[in-house]
Amino acid sequence: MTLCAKIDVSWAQIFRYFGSQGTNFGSTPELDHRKDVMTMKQVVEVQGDVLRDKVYFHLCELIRGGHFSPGEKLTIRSLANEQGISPTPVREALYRLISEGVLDGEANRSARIPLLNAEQIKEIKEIRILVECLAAEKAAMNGTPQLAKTLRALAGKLKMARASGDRRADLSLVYRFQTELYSACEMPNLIKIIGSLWLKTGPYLNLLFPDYINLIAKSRGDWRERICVGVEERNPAIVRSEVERDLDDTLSYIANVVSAAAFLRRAGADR
Amino acid sequence: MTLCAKIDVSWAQIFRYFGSQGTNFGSTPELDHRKDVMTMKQVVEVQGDVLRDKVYFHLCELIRGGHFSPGEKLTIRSLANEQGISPTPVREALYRLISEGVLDGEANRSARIPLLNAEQIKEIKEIRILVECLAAEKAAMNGTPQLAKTLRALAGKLKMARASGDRRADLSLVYRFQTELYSACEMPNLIKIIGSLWLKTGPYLNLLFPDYINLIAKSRGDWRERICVGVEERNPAIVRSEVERDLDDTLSYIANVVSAAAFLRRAGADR
DNA sequence: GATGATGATTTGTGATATCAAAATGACGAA
DNA sequence: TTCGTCATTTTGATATCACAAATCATCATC
Repeated sequence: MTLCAKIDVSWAQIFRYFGSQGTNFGSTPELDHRKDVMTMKQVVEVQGDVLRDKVYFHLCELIRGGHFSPGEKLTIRSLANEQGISPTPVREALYRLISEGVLDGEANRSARIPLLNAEQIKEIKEIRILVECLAAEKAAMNGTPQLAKTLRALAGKLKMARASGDRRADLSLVYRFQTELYSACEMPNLIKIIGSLWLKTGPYLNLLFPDYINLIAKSRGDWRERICVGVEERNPAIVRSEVERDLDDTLSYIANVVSAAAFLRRAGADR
Repeated sequence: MTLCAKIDVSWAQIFRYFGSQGTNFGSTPELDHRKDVMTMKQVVEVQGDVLRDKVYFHLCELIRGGHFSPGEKLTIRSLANEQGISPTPVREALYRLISEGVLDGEANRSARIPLLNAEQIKEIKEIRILVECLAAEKAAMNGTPQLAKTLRALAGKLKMARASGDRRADLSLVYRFQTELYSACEMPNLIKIIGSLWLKTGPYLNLLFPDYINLIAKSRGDWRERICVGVEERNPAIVRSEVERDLDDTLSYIANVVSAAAFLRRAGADR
C-alpha cells in the first residue's frame, strides 16, 4: 500500500495538455517510479514527532522525488486511507503545502500539483539563484575539509546512481548534495526558504532526464568536484558561480520545454 | 471580545528576561494597543473563503501590528473561544504560522511568539535585504505614475499618523506602503517570502517607537518621497538603495537593542 | 523560604460525525 | 455525437469527542 493518491492526470495527459502529443522532447518521463514509493512503515520513521509533520515530510520527499505529476490531484481521504490514519493530519499537511505554494488549492477543492508555465518557472529560477547563491557563498566561507569530504562522498554516490540509470537515487542525491552544502551556511531561515522553493520545481525535475543530464555531463564536466574544491579553499566565488550556472541551466531548460509544449498546444488548437 | 490570547508574558517581563529592568532603551512599549484589536465581525470580512484562512490572516495582522509580545503564548482554545468558533480552524492557522517559522511550537506545546536573539535578527535582516531589494528594483522597473501617486497618498497618511502618535496606524501604513511598492514587482513567490519574513520581525517593531522613529525623521529626511521619485523615473538604483538603507538601519537598531538587553541580563546574573 | 512530589486542570492531537459544496455519472434533448 | 440537466456520490471544512501529555496548584519536606 503506497501513499500515492488516486492519479487522474498522467504525464502523457500533461504533454497532451501542453500539446506535445506525438512530439518527443527528449524522453517522455515514465510512471515507473510510482511502483516503489515508501511504505507506511518508513513514513513513521521520518522526522517529526507529530503525525501531521510526518505526513508533510513524507509528501515532501515524494514531491521532490518526482513521484507526482503536474496537475495530479491529491485527496485527503485517499491519502488518509492509504496511510491508515484519520483525515485530520493529512488535511493539515496538505494545508501546509498549499499555504507554502507547493500545491494548488482553492477553497473546497482538492489539492493539486501546480501546472507551472514558463514565466512562473523563470520567476522561481530568479529567486532560487538569489537565495541559493547567498547560501552557497556563506557555506563556502564556513567551508571545512570535513564538509568537502562529505560532499565528495555524495557526489561519488550520485555518479554511480546516474551511471546505473537509477533516477530515484539520482534525484535524491542531487538534493542531498545541495542540502549538505547549504546547511553549512548556518542561516536556518534561508535554508527553509530554499527547501520550499525546491519543492515547487520538484515535479518538473523529471523533465531533465536523461537528455539534459547527458548534455550537462559532457559540457560542464565535474562541476560538483569544483564545488568541493571551492569549499576546501573557502572560495565563495567558485562555489557561487557553479551553483548559479547549475540553477540557470537547469531551470532554463525546464522553462524551455514547458514553453515549447505550450506553443505546440496552441498550434494544435488552431489546426 | 477580542482575539488576544491569554497573555502570560508582558513587555515588562520580556525586558526583565533580557535584563533591562530599570534600564530604559528609549521608551518601553506599552500594551495600550491591545485595547482596540479587531472584533470578530471584522475578522469575517478579512480575505479568505475558509475559516482557517480568516483566522490566519487575522493573526498575521495582529502580529504585524505588534499586538503580541515576544514570548507570548497563544493557545488554541482561548483563540477559538474568543472568536466563537471550534478549535479546528484555529489549530490549523497556528500550525501554518508555526511551519512558516513565525511562531515557535514544539510538539504538544502551545504556540509562542519567538524570542529572537541579535544573531537571528541579523540573519533575517540579511535575507530581507536580499529579497526586498530585488522586489524593489523590479517594482521600480515596472514603475508607473499611478503607483507613485498611490505611494504618495500612503506616505501622506503615514506622516499624519506619525505626527499624531498613532502607533497602530503608523505600523499599518508602513506595511501598506511597502506592500504596495513590492506588489509592482510581479513576482508572487517573492512577495510571499517577503510577507513571511516581515511577520518574523513584526513583534519587535514596537522597539522602534518613538526614539528610532524620531531619529530617522531627522537624519534621513523624506526617504519615502525619494522612493516615489524613483518609481516615477523607473530608477531601480534609487529605490533599491533607499529600501536597503531602511532595512539595514531598522533591523540593526532592533538587533542592538536586543543584544544590549541580553548583555545587561548576563551582567545582572553575575551580580 | 526554597524545593520536590502529587493530584487536578488545561491543552494539544488525532479520530469521528455532520453538513454543504463539488465532482461524477446517467439520461434525455438538440 | 454533443451538450445540458438532475440525482448520486465523493470530498473538504468544521464541530465535537476522546485521550494523553503538559501545565499548574497544592502541600509536604528539607
